[in-house]
Amino acid sequence: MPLAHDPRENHLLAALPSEDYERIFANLERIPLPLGESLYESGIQMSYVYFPINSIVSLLYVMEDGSSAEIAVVGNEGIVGVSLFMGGESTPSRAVVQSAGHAYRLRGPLLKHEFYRAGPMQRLLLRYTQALLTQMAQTAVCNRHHTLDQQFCRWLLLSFDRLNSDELVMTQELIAGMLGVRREGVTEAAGNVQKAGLIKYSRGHITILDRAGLEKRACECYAVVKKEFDRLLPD
Amino acid sequence: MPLAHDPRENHLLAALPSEDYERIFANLERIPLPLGESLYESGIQMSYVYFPINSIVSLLYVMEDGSSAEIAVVGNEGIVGVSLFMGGESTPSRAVVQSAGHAYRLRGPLLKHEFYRAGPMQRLLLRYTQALLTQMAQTAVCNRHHTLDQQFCRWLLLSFDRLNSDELVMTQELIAGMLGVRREGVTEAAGNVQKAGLIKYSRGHITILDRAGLEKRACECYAVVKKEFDRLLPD
DNA sequence: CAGCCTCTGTACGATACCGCACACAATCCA
DNA sequence: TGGATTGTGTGCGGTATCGTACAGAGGCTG
Repeated sequence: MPLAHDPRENHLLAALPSEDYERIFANLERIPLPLGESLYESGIQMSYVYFPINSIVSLLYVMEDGSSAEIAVVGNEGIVGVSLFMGGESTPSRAVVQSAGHAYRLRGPLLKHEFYRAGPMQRLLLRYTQALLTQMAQTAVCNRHHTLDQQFCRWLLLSFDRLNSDELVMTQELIAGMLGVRREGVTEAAGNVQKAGLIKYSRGHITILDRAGLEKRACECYAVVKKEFDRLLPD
Repeated sequence: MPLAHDPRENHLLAALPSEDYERIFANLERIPLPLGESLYESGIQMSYVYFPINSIVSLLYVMEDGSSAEIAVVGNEGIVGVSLFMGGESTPSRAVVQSAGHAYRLRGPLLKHEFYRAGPMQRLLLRYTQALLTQMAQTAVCNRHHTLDQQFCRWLLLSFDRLNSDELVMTQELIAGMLGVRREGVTEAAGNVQKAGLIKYSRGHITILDRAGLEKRACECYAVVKKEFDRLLPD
């Protein structure tokens, strides 16, 4: 019975030299990530890191009053749980599955051991963390200066980049939680973008119709982040 | 002629075991950081990292249309130029001196060499980078959800924490650039906070009068960041 | 097929911030 | 001392988003 997925569908794992990959291979555990599942909670020590394959995970901060905002998004280009190897073991944010799928997970101590070999894995993880820094920084700037329409397009593009599909399953309510705005605001933005013929939206199913058009409608933030990921990460 | 400052006024350098500190001591170069000086530019390879002593450096992103926003702020608790050891060698942001003073700088290759010893320096720098991640994440959230009044208080507190003084030299124009808002908006926020008796503002000189009051008026973001810095970093 | 629940669309006043214009006040300097 | 420069305060219409309320539409289930 062949696996439906291979760990090397995650770009970080794929970039490891086979010697390093084989050392951890046996400890990679394939698990499903159902929509809405939380991979870690604010301030709680993490036990695993996750390498998404065909799923998307949102890092988001939930405020005292319940409102929330996405800080960054992780797909098969990255890893969830950087604070394990960065040394803090926890962060003040949550990691929530935004698009269901699968991931490979690895026990924290094993990853740290691998990290402290100071080999290719360490270099990869650090470069990825820098890309994550850029994404967070750009999120901050975008939240400050750009319209909801632009941010919606940026968000769509970031999500579709991390999926191998042209359809995304996601209600406007959930998107609103990610963007930190009202659900009605998303209705309006989505309506605008749909009228422009760039996407098709239907009860939680978003299909991308015109990628170039979306990129044009999004703010510069998307391009900046994408360029930086391409520069810093293999492939 | 004694030095006016000691490198160990920077908390990261102070936290190094003397064996490690002495290895780099001779290569630390004390330099003045005049107001407005840029320590690195977007996309340009960095040659140095900087350990501020009594100065404050803002990491900020400048957009295509010229508007800007602060991403994070670095004082004597940290280091400017994390992308040097993270592997990217550059970032899409700028580092600008927000409050004049001094710093010690170290050539990039020397820092990287030290980093790859995988000793205390590496651990410190990684933990600091995680703290920086938290600050950026919180900036993003804050930009999304909080009022200018709250953000202004948060910003003041972050700045005063990085100074050993109760007076900050900074025009409303400059603050507006950091917060990514209009100068008039800062006038109003500053006026409100001054009316409340928390600060005294006079032509570019801000004096803090009631720190507890400021903390109360600021959003939760300040406390979250401060707590995380205290948790992750020595002292 | 009827009924229910989820998801989406629309409307409307409130509000925070913007962009612009301009007056005034403090400081510097010829 | 008088004029220029820099920094601050204020007013006003415009706009994006909010909070709330509610109506319709698609899809599931009994």
